[in-house]
Amino acid sequence: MPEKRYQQIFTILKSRIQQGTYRVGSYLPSENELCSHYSITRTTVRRALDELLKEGFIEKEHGKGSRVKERRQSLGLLTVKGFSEAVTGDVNTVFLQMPQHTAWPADLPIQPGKEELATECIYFERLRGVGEIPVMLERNWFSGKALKGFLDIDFADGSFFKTLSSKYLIEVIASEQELRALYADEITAPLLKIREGSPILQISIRFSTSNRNLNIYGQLYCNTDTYPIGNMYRH
Amino acid sequence: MPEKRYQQIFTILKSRIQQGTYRVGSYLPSENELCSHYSITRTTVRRALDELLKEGFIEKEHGKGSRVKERRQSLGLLTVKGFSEAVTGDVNTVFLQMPQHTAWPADLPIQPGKEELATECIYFERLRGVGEIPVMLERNWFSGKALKGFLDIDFADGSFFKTLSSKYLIEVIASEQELRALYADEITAPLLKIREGSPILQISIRFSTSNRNLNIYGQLYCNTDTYPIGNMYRH
DNA sequence: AAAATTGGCTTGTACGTACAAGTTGTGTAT
DNA sequence: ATACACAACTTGTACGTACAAGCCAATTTT
Repeated sequence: MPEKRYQQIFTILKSRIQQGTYRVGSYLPSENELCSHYSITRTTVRRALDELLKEGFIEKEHGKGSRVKERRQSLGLLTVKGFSEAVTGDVNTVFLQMPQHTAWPADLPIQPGKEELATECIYFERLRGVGEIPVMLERNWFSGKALKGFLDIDFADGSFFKTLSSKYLIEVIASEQELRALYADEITAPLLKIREGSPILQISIRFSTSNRNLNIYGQLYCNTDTYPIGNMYRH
Repeated sequence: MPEKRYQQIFTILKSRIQQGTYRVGSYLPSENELCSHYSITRTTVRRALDELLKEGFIEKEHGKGSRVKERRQSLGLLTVKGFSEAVTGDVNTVFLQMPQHTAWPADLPIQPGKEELATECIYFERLRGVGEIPVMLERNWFSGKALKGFLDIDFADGSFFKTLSSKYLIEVIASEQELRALYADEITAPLLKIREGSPILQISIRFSTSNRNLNIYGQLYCNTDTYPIGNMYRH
């Protein structure tokens, strides 16, 4: 079964956006131009653009055109009021451990599948803060199988997900979280500069991606005293 | 400016679903039947069905038809692994305070607008549990303006949101949350049957609805020891 | 009796056309 | 110089047609 025409067009346009051929903020060729360029009807072009719209790659402006959007940082819980967007002032990120091989942890609330556990695990750890206040300790695990050469490359814009998109053409398509309120333990408390025993918010996440072999597992420990975790959801 | 044709059809079908004329699990009339019934083309019918699909009222089955879906309980954070779905076993809900008039609280993290504060406030409070374990204390505030006669009616299926939909044709269209980890205080601790000073998860929510005059403000206090709060997000 | 075919339904994709509606720059009239 | 009208673009809506693809039950063939 051959791929559908609108799917093909969607894929072509999507990868051009991901690779930066169509830059963020610029307009795509008009629907009629796309029609003649790919020898298809406007119905089909619009179907493809609809998909791009749904996935958040473009926004349409009546009478003007389709503009390439800054893709939402796909952080699930933190989608809209994300870490950096929610906070005014100087946001900073420190690597406590650079990406490196490790063993899969046994105590993740959302457990990886058997296929994943059979592959090599890559881990990194960051501390994110606002000014002098550390607000979030972040631990990440994922299978190195889908990301050849990951240890040797730099993070695009310092962002893990932007790197996935621009270097590997992989997008996050879903996420799943579990939230718990805990006492800060003797390891996390000093890192977050709070007293041991303070209440902290633990977020366990699994991100599913467009690559079937790649899920990202995260554990976040948040000090919500000054900066609560914000979230928004549009139905 | 007259309403668009596909919007009209969408609204008609939607209200028939909400009012139960088309029952959950049954199939809508076929696209061709809708065409001739409303004297429109299939393009327009499909556009209307697309909207219903997007809003989660139906699911389409290739070769069979469009089936009316059990509408997702629009609880934002709790969308998929919602309170009742996430938990097997006997879920129970106890009203600590039935809906009644009250003054707007001053300390909500997400503040109501001035127009709302000028109207009468309705409040109710519930404790939700699994078996013997209380897991969530829930407080809700909203303006009585949009919901005439609310104090006199029963909750459909015991659900606040189902009541909104079936009795007032109002749907939740967006939600916004703030999450904090706190110590349980002397009021919430005994209700949740935990020690004062235990870490609990506080969720402050605002639900926006299809009625511009109605937002629902909630404060949830969750004991996450046994049952963490689950959430899922599809991009 | 079981298996395969057929026909009639459904939704999915794609073609083509026409005009409405929004945006913007250009040129004309004031 | 300013205001207005218009033309030329854009996307949005709606028409109509054709066939592909999936589902299902009745019929035919094996």
